[in-house]
Amino acid sequence: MTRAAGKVAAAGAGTRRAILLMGPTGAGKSDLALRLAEALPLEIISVDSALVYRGMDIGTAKPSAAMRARVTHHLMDIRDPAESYSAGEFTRDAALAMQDIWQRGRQPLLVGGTMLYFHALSHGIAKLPAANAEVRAQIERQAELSGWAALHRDLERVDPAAAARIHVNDPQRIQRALEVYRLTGKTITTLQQKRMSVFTDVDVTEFIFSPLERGELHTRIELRFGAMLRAGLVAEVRTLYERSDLTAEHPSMRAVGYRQLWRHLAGQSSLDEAVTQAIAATRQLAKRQLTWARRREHAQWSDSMHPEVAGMMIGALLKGGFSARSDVTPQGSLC
RNA sequence: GGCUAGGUGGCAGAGUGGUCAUGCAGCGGCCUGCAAAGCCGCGUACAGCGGUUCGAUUCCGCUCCUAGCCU
Repeated sequence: MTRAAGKVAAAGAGTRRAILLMGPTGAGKSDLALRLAEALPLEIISVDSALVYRGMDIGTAKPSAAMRARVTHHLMDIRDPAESYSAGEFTRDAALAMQDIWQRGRQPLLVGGTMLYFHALSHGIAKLPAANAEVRAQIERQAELSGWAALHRDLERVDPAAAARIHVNDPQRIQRALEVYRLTGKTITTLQQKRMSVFTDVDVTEFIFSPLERGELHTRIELRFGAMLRAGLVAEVRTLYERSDLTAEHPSMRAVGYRQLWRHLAGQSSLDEAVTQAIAATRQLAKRQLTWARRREHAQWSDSMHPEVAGMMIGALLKGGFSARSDVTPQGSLC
């Protein structure tokens, strides 16, 4: 359980605080984060499953080197695209980064659009075995032979609760539940009972940053993808495509934009089709992110189309107990 | 002007005298180690007007529109 923002009255020097800045892709979270971090003693922790990958810069709208030189960013470029990353690893890495930031007398600003990661941070995540390639391959082989419905029935036998909650057509989750059971001998339902939020005893302030009108978000998404193409996105994907160790199945290559362009490079679609599909996939991603966002009870929504949001947020944070940076004059940051 | 073929939901595209096409897009939702992933749900649409019929998107007539051909 996390508590609402700004409830802790005085700003004790030892108070551990965290700011969460979430929102759909394309809202402009990174730029806003930079402004906040330049006004307050913050360091940015990226909460984004795609920004972890090195060499995926344009399509992920990764903050530029110049931006990263101005404010410390954590959890970006920590994986090769051939590797995978997970909510569990993220939760652990983010907890370590926050610890480190607090120890240095600063506060973390967690920014991103991977809502499951935010969810895992706030609600905790159970200690489960990591993904196991062998077991997954074994399960996949079985699925090819007898079908996922049969595996769902297997799951029903060992873990009826999980089978009831996982849809028969959801291979990803059937596989995970079975994998955990085969690896530990315990059901995923049992193992998921225990979880603890990393925000225990942390004063959390959450913002959701998004255009309040869907049409505006769609327009931004389309314009931004056009800009990515002009910035050389196709060449970026081609570099990855030409690596002999990457395939369309790698989690990194299933990211929006990369997946569609990969298909085009593989000769499966024209560039025009790929672009149309990538933009649609981005809109769909944004929609899912907003579905998560609506469930965040303690979040304050801010209209990303409003020119003064940054100033208003900084004002709210100062009132909520944050101190201004002592090494920087905040003029320009406040309105 | 004449002939022919057509006009189906935002788009593509089947089909039937009296349940449902489907795909894409869109919208809503689910979500605990692949999450920028995976999954679930949602659409009286049948150009218009008459007629036949117990009943018409489907049959008939007229009108309008589109495409091709002809004079």
